[in-house]
Amino acid sequence: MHAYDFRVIERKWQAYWADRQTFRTPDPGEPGFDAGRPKSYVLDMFPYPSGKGLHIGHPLGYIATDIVARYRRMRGFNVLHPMGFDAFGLPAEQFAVEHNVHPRITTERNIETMVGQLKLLGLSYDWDRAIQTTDPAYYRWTQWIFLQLYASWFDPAAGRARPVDDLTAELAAGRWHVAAGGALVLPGDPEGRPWADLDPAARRAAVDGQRLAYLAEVPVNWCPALGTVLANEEVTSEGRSERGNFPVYRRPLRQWMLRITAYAERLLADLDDVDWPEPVKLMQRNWIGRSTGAHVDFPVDGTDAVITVFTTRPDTLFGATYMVLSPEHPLVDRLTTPDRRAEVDAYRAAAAGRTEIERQAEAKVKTGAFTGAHAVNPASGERIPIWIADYVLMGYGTGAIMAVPGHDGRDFDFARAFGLPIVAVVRPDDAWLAEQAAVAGRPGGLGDYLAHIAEYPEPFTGAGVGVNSANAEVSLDGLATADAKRAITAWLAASGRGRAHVQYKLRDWLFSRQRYWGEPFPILHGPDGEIRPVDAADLPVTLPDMDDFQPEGSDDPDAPPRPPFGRAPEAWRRVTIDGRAYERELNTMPNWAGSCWYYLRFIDPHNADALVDPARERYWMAGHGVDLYVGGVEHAVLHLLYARFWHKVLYDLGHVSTPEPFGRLFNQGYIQAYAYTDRRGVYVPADEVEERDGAFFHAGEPVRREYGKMGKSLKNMVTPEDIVERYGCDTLRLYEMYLGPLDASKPWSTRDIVGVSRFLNRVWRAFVDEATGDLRVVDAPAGADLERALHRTIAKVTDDLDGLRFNTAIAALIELTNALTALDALPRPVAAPLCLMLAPLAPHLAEELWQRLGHAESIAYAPWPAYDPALLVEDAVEVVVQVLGKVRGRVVVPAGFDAAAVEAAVLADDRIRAHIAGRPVRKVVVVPGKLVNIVTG
RNA sequence: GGGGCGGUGGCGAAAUGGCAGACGCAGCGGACUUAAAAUCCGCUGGGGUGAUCCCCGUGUGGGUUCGAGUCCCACCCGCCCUACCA
Repeated sequence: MHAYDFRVIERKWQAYWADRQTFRTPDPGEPGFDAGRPKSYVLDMFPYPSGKGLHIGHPLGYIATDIVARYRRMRGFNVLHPMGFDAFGLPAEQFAVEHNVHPRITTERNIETMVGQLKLLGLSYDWDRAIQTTDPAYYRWTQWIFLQLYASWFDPAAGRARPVDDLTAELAAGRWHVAAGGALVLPGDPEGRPWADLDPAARRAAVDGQRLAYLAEVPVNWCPALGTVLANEEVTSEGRSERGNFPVYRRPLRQWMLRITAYAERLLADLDDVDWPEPVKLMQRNWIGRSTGAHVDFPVDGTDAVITVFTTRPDTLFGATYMVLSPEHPLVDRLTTPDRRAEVDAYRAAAAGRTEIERQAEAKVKTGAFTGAHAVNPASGERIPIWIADYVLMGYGTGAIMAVPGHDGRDFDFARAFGLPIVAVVRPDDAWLAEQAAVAGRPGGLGDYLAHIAEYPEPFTGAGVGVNSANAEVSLDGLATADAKRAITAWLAASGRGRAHVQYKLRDWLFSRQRYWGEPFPILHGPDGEIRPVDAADLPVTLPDMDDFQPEGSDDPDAPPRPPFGRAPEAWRRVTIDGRAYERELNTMPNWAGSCWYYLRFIDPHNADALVDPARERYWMAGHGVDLYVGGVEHAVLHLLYARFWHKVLYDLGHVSTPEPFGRLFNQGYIQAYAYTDRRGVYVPADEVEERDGAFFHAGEPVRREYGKMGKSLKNMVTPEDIVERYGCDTLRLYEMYLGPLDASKPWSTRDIVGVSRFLNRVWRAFVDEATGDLRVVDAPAGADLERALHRTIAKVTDDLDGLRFNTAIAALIELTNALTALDALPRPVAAPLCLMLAPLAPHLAEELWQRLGHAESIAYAPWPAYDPALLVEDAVEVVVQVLGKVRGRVVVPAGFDAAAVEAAVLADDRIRAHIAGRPVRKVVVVPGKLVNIVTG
């Protein structure tokens, strides 16, 4: 027998590639490097080495990038296609705690399993470049980048990061003054004080306050059950931890922060320069959340305190009838009058004790408390009450608002709940007025609206025309909202009562975690609060050896954080330098840190002197950085935003050559699967379920079908090993790609695999006589039709692979192969291109057939077949003929016929004439080579 | 509440505004076989019809166009993101 034996073939070629190092990629300057070729960096989002192993859905993107990498090698590119592991993180730590094994051991074991599974798929990674974020040789550079962040500040004038030493020099030279809050201001600013007037502590605070990595006492998401704080992005909208779904509480803690907000504008603007899916760009834009408006200062009546608010609607300032502070606002204590003290304190305590989920549930009902204090509306001069309410968040803007109940839904609800005055300062359009009046059962008209705004069901929040908005110096009456905004902002600025402001939703990145299994900070704490970065030469700061690395979880929301490093050996914790005793930073970095820059390390993974060699970085990142980055949408915001931020800092400091890391991003869809539950609601093994007449049965009992993720718990998991064993890896690769478009989610169906399996068998039989094992290939030209079909296929497959449309590329190859089955022998001019086109998709089979065609070298670097455009044009074309848009016949005309000739030929056709049925022909639309539409009267 | 993506045969899916359903699965019929598997050939959206041909058909209702699965408007359904962001 000489049938297609995928087991033998796949084992043979995987061994061949490994032995010959077929996919080892030489770098610039190395032997074998060809500078004459263009480069292509094809990257997967590297995985977390989970203990559960891969199921059939995980490698979807890896197969796709492998096809692209192989295709581009054949197109003459130098291709960088690496793989590694994002191995720090909570699951490994939790598993380690449960099973009392060191996370390093479980991590190593998981990686080994995963590498084995990946190698089974015949992926053409350069495995010499494999990296693990947990390797001290790797996280040494993660720590090094942190030191760069610590030693840098964001120069607002230059719009980029610069070394902190430059800042000190500029302060000393008087270029900047320092305002009360530590902000840098220009020398003319009345708030600023010159460097010379500052004492050493103030100077240090001023500089530390500008660093891109800084310590701050901030309200954080404290998760007692996990024993750690979490980033906003790790907390669900229900106010629970994304991992484990435990309650999360807000409380102030001193933590490391990264100043990503300094880059908000550039992170937003540079999205225009990358080729990414529009939804991902949109998610990032929303996350950054830029809004323009103004800061407005409200003096507090009877004190010298000023409450500054941010508003996007300064044009409604005359309608601000009260103010609201967040319950956590620092001025609340000072403002509250003695008679309101008890109520305010009770409200604040209740707000602090509520979890996010509870606040969420009560969001529809407005609650609050009056402080007893009043502010003065700077435009109207009115005395307005100051309230606190938890609908105002401390984390956004200034933590205080001016409430304009006439033109804001939340303020409107609040004002109605507490009987606060509502006035109209924007005139709505007539349609809105009429509609709302009808709903309210009011007579309608502008006069009624202005007099009885509180009786209307909802406030007008759109753009209109100003009314009731004038004082002695400025009038917004009659101005359209956009003009009114400009006018009032100009007046605020001129009179010193406010200024234009751009506000971002993006917050600084909370960078501390109370965990063991993460990168230690390269930071030492001195006895007097001194912060001393570890000398770069002393990196890495390795993880301490510990037997008990368990985070201390608690049910008590008030329990203090106890990082595991607090129990590390003295010898690790205490460091003496020049006679001064330091204690190491006890927190670790979040597990996003390692994935922020791994794509750079792949370029130069073994470099002991730099995170990446500049010449290699310039070569592989040339153009727009990574040329194709494939991964799931779940990383749309966090990973991709953090990595862009780090990259921009490294760019500003001259360590990388491009402003953006990932020039092109593609999100692969998910492979989902059916799962089945029996009468008790228990999952039954999906592969034992039978379908009969549209219903589903397990062991004779009816079961209910669900659709969702693949996994052990749903008993619907299919592993790559299962499929490779039964059908071979080439079939698996082909099937995953044939399932549908790469970016779509689609259901797995093991039953359908036979289709592509049959296809590969047909390819085999086209090349090899199964009875004799002889090659069926002959050195004879292909017939004209077959030649034409071949060239059409090459054109189609080339175009489809360029566009990542693997499903239709495979369909085209199936069609071509189906045309070969009737042939007695396979002409070599068809056999070779078919083999080449198959090589990226089903590389093992292609290698085997290529070798049998007589080639001594691997097909991996053989040139991609070209097509002859002349052969894509038919001699004669069949033109569809429509009468009044309905297909009524077909006419074959020579390809060269012009519109008039086609029209004449069509109108001469008897059957078409019959359909025209003597009616006058009003118009004839001719689409050359395609279609004719006859419009009759 | 706001935003995004999608809805095409029994199933997965194709289709630069130009023959809807390529290709595959499943199904039906046939060839080969003692038989089965494998393989090969044919049919396969629905309805009517002797052939032939006709009518209907891309979630629903409108619109633009000689012509709409594709573009526009409104609505229904599903999935995803986001959510008191001032």
